[in-house]
Amino acid sequence: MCDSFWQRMEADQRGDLADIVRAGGLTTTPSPEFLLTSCGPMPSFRTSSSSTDADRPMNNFGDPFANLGDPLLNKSTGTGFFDVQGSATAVETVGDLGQKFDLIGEEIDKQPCNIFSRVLQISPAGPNAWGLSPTAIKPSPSMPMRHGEVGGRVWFSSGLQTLARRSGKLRDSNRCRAQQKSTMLTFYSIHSVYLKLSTREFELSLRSVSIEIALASSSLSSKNQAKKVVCIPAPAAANGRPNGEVVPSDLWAWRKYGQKPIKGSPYPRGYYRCSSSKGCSARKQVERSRTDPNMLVITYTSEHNHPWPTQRNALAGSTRSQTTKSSYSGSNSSPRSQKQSQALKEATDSTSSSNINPPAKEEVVENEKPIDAAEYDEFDTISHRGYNPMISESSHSDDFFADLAELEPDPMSLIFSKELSEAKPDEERGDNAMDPFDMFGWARD
DNA sequence: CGCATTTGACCAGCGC
DNA sequence: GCGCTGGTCAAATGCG
Ligand SMILES: [Zn+2]
Repeated sequence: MCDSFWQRMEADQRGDLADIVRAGGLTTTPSPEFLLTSCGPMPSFRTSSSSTDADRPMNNFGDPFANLGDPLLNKSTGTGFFDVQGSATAVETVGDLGQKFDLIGEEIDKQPCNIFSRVLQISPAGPNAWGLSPTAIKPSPSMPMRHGEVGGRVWFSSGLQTLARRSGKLRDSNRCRAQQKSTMLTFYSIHSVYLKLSTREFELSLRSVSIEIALASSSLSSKNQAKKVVCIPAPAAANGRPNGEVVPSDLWAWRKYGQKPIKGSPYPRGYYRCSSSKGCSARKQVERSRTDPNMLVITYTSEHNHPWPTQRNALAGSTRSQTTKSSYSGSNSSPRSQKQSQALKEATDSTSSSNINPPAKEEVVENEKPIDAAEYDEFDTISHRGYNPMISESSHSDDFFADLAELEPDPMSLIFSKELSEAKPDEERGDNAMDPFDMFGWARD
């Protein structure tokens, strides 16, 4: 049952880490490994890919998970299939630092479409234009996690994964006070790589592929608790579908008990607890991906101590669309401006905005350079183009779930998948959308 | 009227 | 010890 799919976080000295499961997302995505090396404070940058041939079909190189092995075992092999046809056109530093940030990608299988190859192909508009020079991104034959490096192994298309290795601190520790315990989280989202280190974060978005990696400070999750992070496309988010549903249902009944703005993110985080059973300590946190507002990052904590509710009251956290009230409870922290509040609000409440684009205008991100609107627009455009709900990954889903099963059965994933299909009934949905329930011969209700 | 959401207040852990 | 931040509480509010 429930406890079966909880990943135990081990609180090693590195910190705690939740494993990640990508529940939504990519179609056939590549799964190269790459290493992120930080040479300084966390910059925020992203690579955008031009999407000229954007909507091109994914390659059907094989199953992305096929050779992945168990990510939890730090297996170093993985297939790296990138269907990315569009070439990256920009790598920008949106962070507040001009520090160098090396991204070393490794193309395991030497696939022609390796994302990094592509990145390398692109010619920068100018070193200045990009905080990251093309050379900063280079393929790496091996994937050494050297001292001072921050990063880990990532399987782009893997359904779930944890980071292989982590170093204890950043290379440039003097400037980078973020020598957190290297807690690292990785998420899979559609179009971005999102790195969060301590209080700083940076992101890298790739067309058609996205990952979120979060390096969290040890304080981020200091409990030796079971946690599971799921990244799913936010229903209706950028779709312009005002269905008011932001948090997809997952069969469990949740009751929202709090919401807080998250430092470093323009989007607030909603806190939910299981409402179907009094003694149940299951909880979940829902927040929008900063890089891709279309993605929701859901973190589950604790397990249910009861069977699934016969009828789901689902729609937790989304049944109601608020009218404007404003003013976030920033706790002791500085109160937010009305504007920000609104922005934040919209972040989670897709109801209030069909287009969440220029989100929050980053005023929220202290210490970080705001991302200009244009950038965001571009990003969004790209995102949408490359958007491909994982649901369409039917041919791979088997493996995907198989992988999940390897770790532990994870009904949640299925659920999300299902939601996905429900959430995007039309256009976005892949032709071969799969129904996890049917797939497993489960009854839908 | 019951229940879910909202939201400011609280609280705890951590870094400085 | 203070301030920041994440997480939770609970009174108020609103919806069905
Ligand atoms: Zn429960």
